[in-house]
Amino acid sequence: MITLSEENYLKAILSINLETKNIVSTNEIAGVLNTSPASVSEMIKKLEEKNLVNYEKYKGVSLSKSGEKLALEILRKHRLWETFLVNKLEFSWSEVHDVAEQLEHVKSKKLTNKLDHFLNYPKFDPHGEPIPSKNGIISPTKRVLLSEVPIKTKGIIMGVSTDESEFLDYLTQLNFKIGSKIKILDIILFDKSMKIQIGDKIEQISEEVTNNIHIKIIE
Amino acid sequence: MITLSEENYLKAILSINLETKNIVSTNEIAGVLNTSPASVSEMIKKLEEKNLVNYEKYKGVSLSKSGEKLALEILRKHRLWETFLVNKLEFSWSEVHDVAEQLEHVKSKKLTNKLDHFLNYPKFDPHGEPIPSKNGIISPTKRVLLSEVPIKTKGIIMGVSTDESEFLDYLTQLNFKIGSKIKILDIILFDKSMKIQIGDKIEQISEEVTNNIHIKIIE
DNA sequence: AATTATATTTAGGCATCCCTAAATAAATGT
DNA sequence: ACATTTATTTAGGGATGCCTAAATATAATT
Repeated sequence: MITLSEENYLKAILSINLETKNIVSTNEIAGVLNTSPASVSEMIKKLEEKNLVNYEKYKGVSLSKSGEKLALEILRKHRLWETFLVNKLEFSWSEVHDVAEQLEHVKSKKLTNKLDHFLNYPKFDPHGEPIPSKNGIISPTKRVLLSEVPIKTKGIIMGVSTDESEFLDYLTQLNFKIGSKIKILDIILFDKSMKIQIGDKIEQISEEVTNNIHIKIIE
Repeated sequence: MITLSEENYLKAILSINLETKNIVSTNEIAGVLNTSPASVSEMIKKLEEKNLVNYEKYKGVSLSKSGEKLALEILRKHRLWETFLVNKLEFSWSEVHDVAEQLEHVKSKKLTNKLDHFLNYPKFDPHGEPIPSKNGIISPTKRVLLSEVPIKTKGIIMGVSTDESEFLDYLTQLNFKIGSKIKILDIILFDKSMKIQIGDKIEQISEEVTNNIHIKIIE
């Protein structure tokens, strides 16, 4: 049996190595999980005994095949639940994380797959992050930062790179949602702010904001 | 903060005193939770310190106001999730219990209330048990055992009194569901089995079965 | 290459929640 | 009422998962 804590460690390792390299340090894990490095060392040993990670003292950790499989299942559940909360229960983006963090630990393959079906097999969660499939395949998206595209670009908002709720609330206010179609009408050279068309509105947003929005270019 | 274990104890105490009297013994709790009486004594003391139960050594336990409130919230969540699983995800009766047992511990008032709304404020769960309201009111149903009603009675199936999956599966096979309308066509004096009309079918069921089905008489 | 700084691990402890065995209180039978 | 049975509590211990402080390995600096 795998414990809740162990699941959180696997998830943390996966999420670190999705954004950076394959080998993860004790310190990074401690940072993500808000625990002490000492606790991490301890837990890593337990995970190694269960063959969920590969580990060499002082050299860092990587997920084993079965560890990665488990971690992807948790990530899948997390993102499916987030999708459920936003699409079905009308939660807003900024509220779903903590709840999904709890729901992701519910153990029932049947539940996960029925939920997937109920949601109509979504490929992306409300933050635009890909949802791993039943077999653990995570479709990579080629996304760019909104701040990096040229004038006249059309694209679909795919996600954000921060979870700060002030930021997310601001986006909600602007009506910027995952899947929203936007067009860059103008880029102000002086401060790199952008005039953006969304629906039939035009919004002016700063570089601080465009720097945190990912889009998929469609034209 | 209340722990998962504490929640399970509160829930156990509530469920025992819903079916029997108000004061619950250590042994009964141990029975429900599959733990040793010694562990129960220990935990009860912790719950008393948190003012969640009233307790006198050797005299048994009862829920305090705040303990009852918490227990009702957990029961509410359990029954809402069961309803969700059956009505939305197409689980069958007999499968939902273990999953709901996990989901009931997810902490988010907002989630519970949005789920309630999403399900259209159900009053009864798929087993026919009443769902406590937001303010902890649990609508009592005057139900009778199917085995106790006279011939020609019409009623609605409201629930069952056992969770054995063989029994539940048999009911599914007979197409006996919560809310199903039935009519007693005949009662065989010899073995008290009943001829029952359900939909446009007629089924013959034994006293062992009628003894475990609750109905609400409508005629 | 040696020293200093940083990262990681080990050691020793604490809280939670479980256990068995022994002690004690309450209930029951005669 | 007293002895016996049953219920409950106390005592002592184990696993998990966390902590701080100390020890040790690795990385960085000069």
